[in-house]
Amino acid sequence: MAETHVLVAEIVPFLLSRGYGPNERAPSERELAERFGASRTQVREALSVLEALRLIERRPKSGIYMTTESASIEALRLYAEIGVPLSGDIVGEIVEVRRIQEIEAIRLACRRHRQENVDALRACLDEWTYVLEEPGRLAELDRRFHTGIVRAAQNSVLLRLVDLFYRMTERRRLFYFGDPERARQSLREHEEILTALTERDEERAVRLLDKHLSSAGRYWDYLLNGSPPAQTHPA
Amino acid sequence: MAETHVLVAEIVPFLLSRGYGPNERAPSERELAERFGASRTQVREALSVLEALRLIERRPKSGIYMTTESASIEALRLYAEIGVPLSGDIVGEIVEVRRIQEIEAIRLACRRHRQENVDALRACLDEWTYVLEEPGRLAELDRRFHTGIVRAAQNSVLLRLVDLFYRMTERRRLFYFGDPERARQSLREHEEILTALTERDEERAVRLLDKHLSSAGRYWDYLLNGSPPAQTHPA
DNA sequence: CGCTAACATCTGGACTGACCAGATTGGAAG
DNA sequence: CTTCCAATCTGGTCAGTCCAGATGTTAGCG
Repeated sequence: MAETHVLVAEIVPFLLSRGYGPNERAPSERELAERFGASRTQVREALSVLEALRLIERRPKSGIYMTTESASIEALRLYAEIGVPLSGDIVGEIVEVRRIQEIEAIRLACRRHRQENVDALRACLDEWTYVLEEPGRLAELDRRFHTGIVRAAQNSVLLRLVDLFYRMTERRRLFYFGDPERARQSLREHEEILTALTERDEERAVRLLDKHLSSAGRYWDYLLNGSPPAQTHPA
Repeated sequence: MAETHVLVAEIVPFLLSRGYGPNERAPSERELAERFGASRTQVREALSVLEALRLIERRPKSGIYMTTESASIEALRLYAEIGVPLSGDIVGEIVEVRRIQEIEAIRLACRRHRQENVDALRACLDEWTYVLEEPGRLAELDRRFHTGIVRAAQNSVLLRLVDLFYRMTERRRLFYFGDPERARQSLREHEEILTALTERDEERAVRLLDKHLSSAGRYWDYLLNGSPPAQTHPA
């Protein structure tokens, strides 16, 4: 009945909502199993995932303890995926880090990009105009464009990081592209960025990308202030 | 007999060494269980961890498939933890990303740091001289110093990232601090960096940190070239 | 009353065997 | 050679059991 993935999505909010503080002992495996109507086997699989993400610590023969503040970045992706609301502070920090990563990535990309990278980015933008009414496709293309820049930076580790951040913010981008006008504006800015990148004009590319990211970032703030802040959890 | 953690450490190298390519089907749970002398329960727990790290994909009723290139950054930490050799390319990329993160972090730290942050860093360096002969303690203090800078940047997301990179390179730092002379040199550089940070002299702090990281980075290359390259896996 | 030692209970770790239903595959029928 | 169907394989899930160390409670002693 309860796929492991689903169980994780139920247990995490439960642990967060109960306000189990750092180093506090959570309910036992057996109790969690009963509470969520799953077998202990399933609970243990779910917990092993949470442990891998450093959200909990399992002490043999003792219990399950909430982790102080050593949770992995992947935990934030999990939160986003299962819909745990993030505090405005965290969202702001995510935007800031994302900006740092992408700015440095485009710097490297200007120096290292190859023809194939430019071609891939070009293909993204060519397809763009045909899917202006499809938020899902747009979010996908946007991800491909931005990660395409990072790919051009020829650093797979940086690519993984940026990719992770896009996974984190997938839902928000889906909202963002709900408005075709915003999609058109994004396309214009992407075109400018691609031109600068192709010409290896580092400073201009950085300036354009920075502006592009700032506008998107502002929109996120708006989303957060516009909708009820909801119950947020410190991450 | 087979702790889950240990099982993971056995299964990962196995899957990598067998050269199971992307989208290729790995041995079944039952076969893995037999091969490693563990129960299917344990194998499933281990696999759920690998799935959370996007190293594999489990398709119900079908099989276990190797992931193309979407593995999480946490996977790299896992590799480092269980001793999977990383290619020189990957190590270089890690060093590059780490540099980007820490440089930007110290910029932010110069603008945002509070007295408590400086105090914490001061405490690190004060303790340093007393443990010059203890590589373990030095590696720990080094981590505390560098993450302390990021903490001063007041961005918990960036902190998690840098922390992750330090987890990745723990072994290397242990080697590095095997030589007390290198420890002393590190201390001198840390002192200079802390001074610049305290005076909020952003450009000087960046310059000093950059130099500091470069010297360490060079040493990593040396380590890699000095010791047999071993069998490396593309990550 | 306070402290300690012994005991009953709880907890995570691990294993076994079984059942389910969809995916896969190999062989029989056309 | 193609089509189709049944045996087999695979991951998903569950119930029950055993183990040994951690925990907490209680009884006894000073």
